Amino acid sequence: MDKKDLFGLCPFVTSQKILSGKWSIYLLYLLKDGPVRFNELMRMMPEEITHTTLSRQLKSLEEEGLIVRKEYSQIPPKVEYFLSEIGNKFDKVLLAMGEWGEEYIEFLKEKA
Amino acid sequence: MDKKDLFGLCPFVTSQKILSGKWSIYLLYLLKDGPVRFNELMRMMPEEITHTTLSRQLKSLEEEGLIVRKEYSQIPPKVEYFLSEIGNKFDKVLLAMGEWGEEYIEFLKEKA
DNA sequence: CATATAGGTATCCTCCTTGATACTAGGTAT
DNA sequence: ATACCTAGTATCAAGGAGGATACCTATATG
Repeated sequence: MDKKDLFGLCPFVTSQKILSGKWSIYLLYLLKDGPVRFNELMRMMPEEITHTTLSRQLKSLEEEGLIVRKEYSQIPPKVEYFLSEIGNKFDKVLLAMGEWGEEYIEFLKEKA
Repeated sequence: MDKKDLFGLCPFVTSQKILSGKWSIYLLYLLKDGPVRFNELMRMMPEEITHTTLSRQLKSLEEEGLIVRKEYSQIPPKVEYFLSEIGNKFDKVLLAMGEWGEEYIEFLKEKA
């Protein structure tokens, strides 16, 4: 029996692929409290990131159905990003991940 | 004020980096029920993966402190991998991620 | 006229991860 | 004598993600 690509079949393989982008988790975290504009996201990013990269990351999260892009027809442009329904449900993972991350940071300090 | 690398400071940035390997999440999932040998892991992987790649993934998880490598001095060699204490605490994230992953798979089916 | 604004795309380059292959150890089975 | 077993490492090639830069829109402002 051949081994198959389990994307869309195994929840862990599927999650792994969704989260593979360098900023996916942090973007979901930034969007969890409501709509944010493109340049606001830029300023909220923890490290330097080009708008090219941010644009690509947002586009792929949108294509995967986790976030929604809403464009206002005005000059200068205004675009808001916010979580979709399935994106919103990711909050439990974020919560657990935030708690684990803090414990891991403690672990790193003790090790040092 | 310059933006900095928040690894070791922000729980989400830190988690993202830990989980960046292509198989990290699935490996933590496979190891959650106890020690597993190298070749057993090979056979449990959902897709084809070379032993070179598996070896590297395990090594980096070990260096990050999430798993422990135990080598038995015997011929042929026997090596077991299992979760460290901080690796074990990741189970809550896995649980939430598993549930979300299943909902996301449902979402994909409805969309199709 | 030049410039700033917000939110992008197009293109190229580079680096990192992964994959493929060959090689290793020492003992046991055929 | 040869092959097989486990659990790797060393080396090289390929692919993809990310970064840098230039360019685009249409309007308002100096």
